[in-house]
Amino acid sequence: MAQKSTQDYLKTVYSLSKNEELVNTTEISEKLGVAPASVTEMLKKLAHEGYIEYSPYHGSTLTEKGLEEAKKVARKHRLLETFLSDVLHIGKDKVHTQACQMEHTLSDEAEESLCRFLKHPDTCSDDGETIPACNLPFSNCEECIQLHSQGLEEVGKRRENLIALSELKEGQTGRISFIRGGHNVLQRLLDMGLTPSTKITLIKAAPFEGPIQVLVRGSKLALGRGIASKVFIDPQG
Amino acid sequence: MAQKSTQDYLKTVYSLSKNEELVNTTEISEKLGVAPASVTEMLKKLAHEGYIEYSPYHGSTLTEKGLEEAKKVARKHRLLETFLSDVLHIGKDKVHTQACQMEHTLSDEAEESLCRFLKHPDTCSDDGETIPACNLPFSNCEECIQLHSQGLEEVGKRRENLIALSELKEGQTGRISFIRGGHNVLQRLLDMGLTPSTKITLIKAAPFEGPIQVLVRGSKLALGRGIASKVFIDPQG
DNA sequence: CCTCAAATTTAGGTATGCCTAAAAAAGGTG
DNA sequence: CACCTTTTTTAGGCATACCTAAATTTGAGG
Repeated sequence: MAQKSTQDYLKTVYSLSKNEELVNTTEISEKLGVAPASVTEMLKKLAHEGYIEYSPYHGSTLTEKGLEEAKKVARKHRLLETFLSDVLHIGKDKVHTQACQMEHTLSDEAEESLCRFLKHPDTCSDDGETIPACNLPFSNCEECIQLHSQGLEEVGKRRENLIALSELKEGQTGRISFIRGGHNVLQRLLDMGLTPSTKITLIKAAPFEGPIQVLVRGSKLALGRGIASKVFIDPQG
Repeated sequence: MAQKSTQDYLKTVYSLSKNEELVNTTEISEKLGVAPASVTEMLKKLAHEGYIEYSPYHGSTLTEKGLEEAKKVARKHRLLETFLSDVLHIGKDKVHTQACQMEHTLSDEAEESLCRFLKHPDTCSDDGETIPACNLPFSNCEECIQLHSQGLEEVGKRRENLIALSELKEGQTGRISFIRGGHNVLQRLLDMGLTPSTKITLIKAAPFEGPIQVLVRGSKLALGRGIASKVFIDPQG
């Protein structure tokens, strides 16, 4: 697992690269409250370690490895925020800061236990952001609950950068590999033929949180954003 | 709030000084897995900052300030262990390590919320150790529950090193200032005249977890260890 | 009370991650 | 296309917390 400062930089680049392509040094410097010169130094180090692609004077992007780490941290952060907010009822102004402190020390095992304890939430209850999917090899949350109630010992992990269907780019293709939610969600998707390992292509996403159009087994299908954010795609697939 | 490494050293000195008087450098070095030379360096720094009393070549003890910080960390550690063990059901071998990581990032506010969520436990469910009392100005846990259910905003803090009655030294005197537990415990103690602000002196503590004898308002009284560990004394009082 | 081994401290060095000030590259404007 | 401002990088330092190797102190035994 990467170090605290590495995680902070990756998280920052991740959040800043949501829209544009390259993230510039000053933005990172401001968001982290650190001098630009210090950011340059860290960027070189992170590039050397394979977390980012760094083009001097032009900006940086996350590599696959960096993206994976960033999503991991974001997941821990949002699970913690949900816990601190819904369970401990911490002052709203303190939730984010507290989660930022603890996200670096929450182990993967504790992360998954927390996820089960919170009943597999899909959005952070503090800021409403989507919680990235876990990297356990389950194709839905029911499997996770069942296996754990039977007292499972050790589960392997997938090294995949799953992307929510709602976050896919137009024209991008992948395979469904994880569905979040209980029976209802699974049933609705099954009715449309959307089951794990199905190949799917995003045709068009309507703006302003509108529905999205996908191509599945040769036929077009329209899906609401709500349900699309519960379907996770492996773009490599 | 002190830094992570400072807290680690204080916690170590605290746990090693339970029996003897002075803690020597090598013991600390072994417990922390750090070279003796590094320990010496830190001890000098901690002494300079007023956390410990450091006598070169002879050993160290905690000052009042150091003891307070150490108890604070121990409290957070044990509350976290209780949470990780009872609520998240983390692997038993990972509970301690995980708590060691998180104890430094748990804010005081989150600590208190966690204590209420766990229903004011008095011992750590991982190793059975006593959880130090909080430093909120309540004389018992009922007050804490009531005030919080009314949505209190900000409570002051006491800067006291409360000591469990069961940990008092023979002959030591102090004033009762906090009682842990619900109605039952409070009632039993009230029947014996043990209420907050009562002056109390420890006469003798029987070995092997036996009962302890105390002096209250001129008369002798015998108390079991169980209940004695729920009565917290302010030795300054 | 002298010697010697163990414990401890001093000295000198390393890696991180931050800083300021100065140099260099980018990029818009006349 | 030269200039000037903004952005970014380089250079030189600082604090923390660690290390190894070489003194130094302590304290027990002869």
